[in-house]
Amino acid sequence: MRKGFLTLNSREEAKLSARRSKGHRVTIHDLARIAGVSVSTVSKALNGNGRMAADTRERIKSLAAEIGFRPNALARGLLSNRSFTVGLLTNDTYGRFTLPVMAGISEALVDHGVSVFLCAIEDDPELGKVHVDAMLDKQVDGIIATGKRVDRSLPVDLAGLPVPVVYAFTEGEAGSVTLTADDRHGARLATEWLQRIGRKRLVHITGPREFASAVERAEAFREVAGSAAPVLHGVWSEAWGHAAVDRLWNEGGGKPDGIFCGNDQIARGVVDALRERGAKVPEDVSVIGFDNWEIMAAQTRPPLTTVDMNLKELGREAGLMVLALAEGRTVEPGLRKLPCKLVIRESCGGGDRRD
Amino acid sequence: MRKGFLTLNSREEAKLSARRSKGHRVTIHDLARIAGVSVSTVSKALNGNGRMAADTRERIKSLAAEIGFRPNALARGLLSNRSFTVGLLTNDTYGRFTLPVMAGISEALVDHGVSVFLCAIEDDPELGKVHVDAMLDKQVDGIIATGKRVDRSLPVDLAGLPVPVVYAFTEGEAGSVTLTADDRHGARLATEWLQRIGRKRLVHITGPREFASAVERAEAFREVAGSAAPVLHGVWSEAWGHAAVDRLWNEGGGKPDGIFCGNDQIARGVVDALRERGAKVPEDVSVIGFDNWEIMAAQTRPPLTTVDMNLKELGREAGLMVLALAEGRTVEPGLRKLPCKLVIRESCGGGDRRD
DNA sequence: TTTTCTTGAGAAAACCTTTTCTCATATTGA
DNA sequence: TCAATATGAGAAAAGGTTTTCTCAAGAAAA
Repeated sequence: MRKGFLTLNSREEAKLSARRSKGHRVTIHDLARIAGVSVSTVSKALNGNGRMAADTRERIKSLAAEIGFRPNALARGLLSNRSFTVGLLTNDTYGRFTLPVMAGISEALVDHGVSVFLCAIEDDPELGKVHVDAMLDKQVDGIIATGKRVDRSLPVDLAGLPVPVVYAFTEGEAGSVTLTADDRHGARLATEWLQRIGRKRLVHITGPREFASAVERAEAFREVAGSAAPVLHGVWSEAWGHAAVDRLWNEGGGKPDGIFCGNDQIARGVVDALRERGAKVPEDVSVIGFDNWEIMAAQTRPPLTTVDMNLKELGREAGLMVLALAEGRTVEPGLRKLPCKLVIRESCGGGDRRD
Repeated sequence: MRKGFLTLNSREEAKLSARRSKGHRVTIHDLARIAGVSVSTVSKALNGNGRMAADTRERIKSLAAEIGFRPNALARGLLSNRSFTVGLLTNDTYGRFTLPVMAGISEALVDHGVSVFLCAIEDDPELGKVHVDAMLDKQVDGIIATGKRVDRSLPVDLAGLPVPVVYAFTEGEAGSVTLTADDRHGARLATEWLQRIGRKRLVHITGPREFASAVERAEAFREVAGSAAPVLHGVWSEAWGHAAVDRLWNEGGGKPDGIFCGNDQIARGVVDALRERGAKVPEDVSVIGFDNWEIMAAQTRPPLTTVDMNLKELGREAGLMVLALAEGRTVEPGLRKLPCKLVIRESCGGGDRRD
């Protein structure tokens, strides 16, 4: 007689809405009562465990859907030792680097039912500790550390934590799992492209020598362009790009016909300076940027051809890695460098040569 | 005999590290065993509840600190119906607007032991629902919705959720708690400043009419500058700023001596165009931007005087508001507009007139 | 008809913490 | 010395879910 009915009778409905309006969520007990079975049966029905009559299972499932039952993750986590949350620690709140990384992480993990705690710690070790403790209290399954510089670590010690840690775009301790963009690869891509479209006299204008990224890109540039190719170190700004062009054009000697810049801001300064001097981009000089910072690269006249570090992909990978570690799967430790890609716009010409 | 000892004996230490190495965290039961009291006593000691001998309390407290006991937030939340988490929903993953908002939220809430779930939903209603469900499963105490446009709502319905919702810098449903920057106030600040430093012929160059922000700022501009003052609507780009100046200078009539721009990118285009035409900034023309987007405003030559929307503060307020609602305190519903502030740099001159 | 096996479903424990209630002991007053 | 009170600490329940174990009933075999 009980079997087969699907809609709730009015008494049950009344009870349910009474509970709901008191701020209570629907629990597995409510569902069990309504279905006329025990909570264990409900649990097994919904999770596909245990032996049971197929129609019982189906009946419970559709009833659960009908009243919108969703298991309390806190209770579940308490039992399973898995909270289905991970923490994301960053000291780059305003930065354009970590944003795509974060987006990638969030995107990769939501498919696995994992939510991400965002912890903006600036450069404050105290704040870092507070956040880490708060996350550990909440039983995060793992932590991802990310920052604004590949060669600096966060102001907080994550070694020896009771949960796995993955470092993305920031320096991790020895033996840790770390992910960054392959700066050398990006620089090679850019330099080879300049050569491929016929540029001979290449120059690299980039940021300070103190940045590992700047150094690595410069080394890779010289490996491709030749060890005598000039590299100008400065700061990461538009103004420096401008000034560097002034310097190149004021000193004697042959002018470059291809300029690889350490970031899009420098490239923008370079393009502006070239225009002011009457050098046409890309007809006379090809310019390549780095970062593919849309709002900068796309608004420059002409729009910048630039190197994209695939940061979203990097985030996605990092997310999947903590997840793997959290589930007890092993992940090979060490530094993994993800390849970059070249985004062709108009500041180089040669777009038709792409293949 | 038991009383007064502080350091663990070796047997207890061994047991503890055995548990820890098996991936188990220290529980209140461990602590109780070590302290030689019951779990209830420990709980009461640490939470300052119940009656108990002062030295018992102290002994337990220092023991807890020594072994690093921290209560499991999942268990706590299960009991108290408070998870000390809130969800942050955003469709502006890359945007410069929501970043400071997020930072403000995180900063305000960490002090209250509350962690923030970051949910990047782009403009995907499906993804939005997945995230919201995941958060509700995790028993978030509240949700903050934020986006890239004040006059658009997120692609997900947050009405009727069993937790409080606060909207920050995005449109909420009727009767909701919503926080935005006061565009009119910002525009007034800028326009009045131009007048104050002696500019008479003011122009406003801004974004599309479809943006409520653009319209409100334009209205406020005209209230201050006079209803005949020209307003040029275009897009939010540097190129448009450039083009707008071309238009103004090519058509006959008096040239403006003060230009209020709808955002920093437009301002940058305006400044560049003026320089190209030989008009000096700020000597001949004063230019004001909007947004105080550091990387744009500070790198423009000369650095931009601009309106700051106090987005971090807005985030902080939003955070405190969900918290209040989560704790059952009432918050007056409706749209609250937070004041802006003027950031004086060099594109206006008159910096010394500040008071 | 009796025995064995299969199937379906429930009872109870476990996860960790907090809180209320209860109880034993020590202290005070008569 | 006895009763009444104050004090300190433990037992147990609760919160929501999952999992293991147990058990009853029906079906098949003898």
